[in-house]
Amino acid sequence: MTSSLFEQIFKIVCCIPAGQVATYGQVARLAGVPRGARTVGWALRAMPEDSDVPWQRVINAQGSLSLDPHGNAIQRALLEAEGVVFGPEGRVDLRLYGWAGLEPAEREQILSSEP
DNA sequence: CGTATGACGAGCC
DNA sequence: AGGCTCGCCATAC
Repeated sequence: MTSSLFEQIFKIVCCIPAGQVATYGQVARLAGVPRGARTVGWALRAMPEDSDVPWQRVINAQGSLSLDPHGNAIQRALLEAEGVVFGPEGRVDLRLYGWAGLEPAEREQILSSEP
């Protein structure tokens, strides 16, 4: 396909439930690249905004948004529309909204669905 | 093929 | 706490 890793990241992100968020590192880990946080950023960056991928649910490990002020505002609006509440510092409490993650079996199924 | 780039992360000062 | 540096991984040139 397009790119194995690209597709995997695509699928992983699509698995994040509305109203919850995951970190770049977490997505990278689920995609099979433990230290590929930056790669996830690259992949999402390459995705068209009108994609079906809920890219707004991917934030950094600090619970804050890493985009430029413009995209940052859009992402925040999208998340708030899903019920995610931002703290006074403009950060999301990962303890409350952080994605619990996929079950090992589910993860394996996704990763193997496209060699 | 070597260098540069980036929506990150963890460590150090 | 805040800011800076280095490491990591996959493309682009």
